[in-house]
Amino acid sequence: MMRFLHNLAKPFTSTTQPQINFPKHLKPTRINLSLKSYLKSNPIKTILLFSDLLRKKISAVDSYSLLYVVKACAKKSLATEGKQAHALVIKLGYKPIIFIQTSLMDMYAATTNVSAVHKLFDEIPNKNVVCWTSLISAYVQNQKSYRALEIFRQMQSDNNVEPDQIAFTVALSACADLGALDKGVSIHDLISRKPEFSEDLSLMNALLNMYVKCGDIRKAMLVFDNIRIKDVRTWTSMIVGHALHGQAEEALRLFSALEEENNSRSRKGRGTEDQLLIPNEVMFIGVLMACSHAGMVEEGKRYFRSMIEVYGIKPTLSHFGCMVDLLCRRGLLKEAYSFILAMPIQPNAVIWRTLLGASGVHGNKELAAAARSKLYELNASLVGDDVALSNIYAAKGMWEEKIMLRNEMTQRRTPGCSSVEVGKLHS
DNA sequence: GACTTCTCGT
Repeated sequence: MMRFLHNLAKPFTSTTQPQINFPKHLKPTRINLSLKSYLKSNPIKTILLFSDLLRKKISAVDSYSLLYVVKACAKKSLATEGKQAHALVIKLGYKPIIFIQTSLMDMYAATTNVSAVHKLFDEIPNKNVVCWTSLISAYVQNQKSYRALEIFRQMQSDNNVEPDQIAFTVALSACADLGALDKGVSIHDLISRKPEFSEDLSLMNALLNMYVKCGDIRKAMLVFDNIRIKDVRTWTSMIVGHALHGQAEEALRLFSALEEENNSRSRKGRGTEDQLLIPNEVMFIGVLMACSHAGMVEEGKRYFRSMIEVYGIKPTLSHFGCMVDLLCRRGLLKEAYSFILAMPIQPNAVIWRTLLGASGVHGNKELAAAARSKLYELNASLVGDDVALSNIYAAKGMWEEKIMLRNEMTQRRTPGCSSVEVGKLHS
């Protein structure tokens, strides 16, 4: 990636400037409109165009161009370029512009630099709900959901900032991440007091997902039924919810219902893209997961094929992983192995570990050794892999079914009970 | 300006 800044003036430090919005009279220039449009289609181009601009015509660089370039860095998680853009923001005196500040926070969150996010936040003189939400979201994005919820509470109690829909959405995803059902329920209570909030689909999807991840499938179904206009994410969350709770038939029934609805809409000639809920790659992960948990190998293969042939979705590593999991759970280790070898993309460590784990459960020494050597090749071998293999040898040799049985019981998450809370507590 | 769906070993 091209570096667009070489020698920067020392940043001046001023934290007391009042925040301002973009000057209304300053309309985005044509070049800024290009920067903005590339942001959507090809953020790298935004950065390249910006660096060009900086080289050829520095005077054309204004707060808008910087805003877009910061956003581009966030989208592409480019830490170095992002920092350079930040330095330029300071140099050009755009620090008080609150839109730029929140975009910078966003960029640091995307580049996993949470302390930089927090530092920026601290420097903002009059923090509104958007700044708070950016901060909370940064913690959630970087797997610090506990801290995120603390800050969410702090925002309300110490600073009297009322959460809006988006703040609640982010807080709910923190609850989902932690499996914190009680917290999620109390947020649900707060949301219920604002009837207009139930019209916000993102918020309702986050609520649904929270109940799914916290193991309350009944509440999740209630939320699902109460969402009048659903989107693909709504359906995906519910399908995944059923799958996670061992209700494979429910999950697949839901998927069929969605397909049926799409078909009938197409027949009625209302088949335009925006009126159909076309299953996407994430939804198929839910579908394959359901098959896997129910041991429905043939169905899983059928869905996998239909994903490719009917929906034109190119399977990703995740989908291949689901298929490997599906085969491994049923003990079809050899088939899983040849499936992996036939994959058009390079299998990752997780896939080999799935096979390794299953080889342990089913006592297949050869495939365990093969998987393990692949893991070595991938340079991703963990201590746990040695343990897994030695367990296999021990189990094969002198120990008895007891051990095998115990392995089987503890190595599998049992569908049908809340796998979430168990998983979270012991991770 | 900030937001929601993504399985898999120990």
